[in-house]
Amino acid sequence: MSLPHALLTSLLEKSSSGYELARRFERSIGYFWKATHQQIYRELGRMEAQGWIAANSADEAPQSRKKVYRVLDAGRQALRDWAAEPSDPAELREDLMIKLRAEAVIGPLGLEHEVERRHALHRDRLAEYQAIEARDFSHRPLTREDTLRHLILKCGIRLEEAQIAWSVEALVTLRRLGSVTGRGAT
Amino acid sequence: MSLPHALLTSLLEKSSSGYELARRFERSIGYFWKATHQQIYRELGRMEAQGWIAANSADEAPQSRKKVYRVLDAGRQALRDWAAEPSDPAELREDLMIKLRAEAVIGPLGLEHEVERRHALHRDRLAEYQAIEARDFSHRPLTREDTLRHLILKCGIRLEEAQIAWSVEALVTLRRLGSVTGRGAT
DNA sequence: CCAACCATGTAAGCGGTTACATGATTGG
DNA sequence: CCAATCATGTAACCGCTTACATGGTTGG
Repeated sequence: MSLPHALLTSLLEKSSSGYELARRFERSIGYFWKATHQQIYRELGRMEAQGWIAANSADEAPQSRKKVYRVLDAGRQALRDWAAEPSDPAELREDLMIKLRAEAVIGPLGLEHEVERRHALHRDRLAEYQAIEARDFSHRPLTREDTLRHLILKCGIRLEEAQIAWSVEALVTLRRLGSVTGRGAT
Repeated sequence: MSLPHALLTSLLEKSSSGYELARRFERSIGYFWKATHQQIYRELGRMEAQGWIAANSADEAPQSRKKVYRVLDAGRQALRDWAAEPSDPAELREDLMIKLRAEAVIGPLGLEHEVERRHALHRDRLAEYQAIEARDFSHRPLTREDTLRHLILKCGIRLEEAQIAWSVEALVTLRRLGSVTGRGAT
């Protein structure tokens, strides 16, 4: 579980309210880590209780309920400690792989449409990533920070490319099998 | 949630006890869907209550507690229905991406070792997949079933290859940044 | 003034993880 | 006989998802 550390990182980039974090987790960070506002508020509460972050509610802007959190030294250190311990790669749980396996046992199930959908989806996502790349990382020289952020994006790009290539192959295979089953040795 | 459907598929391939399913989910199916024996037993209980599967405990082999489940027509149909509805690709939640982002903000964190670890891990996994490929899918012609199973494996292979290529790139980048930070303009 | 958005929260339920517990079977 | 493995379960906890609820702020 590393949502708190994702939040710490995001807060270090910019002190924010829970609401702002929630919106940011639908965009940039959300590309590789999703979180709803409920998760975020709860986690912010815990982190505040733990002394990792602090809010400036009545402090400097008492006119609204908005609570802007900032990272304390303890939070900074917690993030450092967490980064130092090894973590395993994310496990994939792909529904589609189960469906393909089911197709092998009780097919045909008409999975072509599903694979087409995913092909389009990954193609769109790749285009989105490439647009970000052109917009944010095409100038030289890149700062240290931008180089690292670019690295993250490139991981996403490589994975989308792999998914697209596989989708194409899967589609060809499914169509070949489908046409064989459809007519065949009657 | 598709654990029940993964179990249905596995049971269609071969009627089994919960224990046998648990072991299979550590191997072949486990490559893209993990499940512990507790999850499996609970889910089997629910599916039996729902009339998707049935056990032959006192039926033909009353000598042991072993319950071998088989899929009923209702279960077969439930699997078919589930396969027909669209499902989104798995969301990735990569700790390492957060760590890289943290590295950008409060680095250096010494992530080289972490990336090296993952490089080795993905390389090993790829080798494992390729061994399976050579053992099970190198003969021609492949049956319809084997063609589909091969397709699943090839998805895993492509993703591992992408991860390996990215790891190499990330390692080069991190070392370059590290050496610059280490000496630099002192 | 009203709609849209900002902003924060509670509550219920489910899936997944870990720990604990029990007993039967099998092979050395 | 004893250890390893087979085989099935209960219990507690935690994170995530969804639904519901509340009230402030801002702009047309």
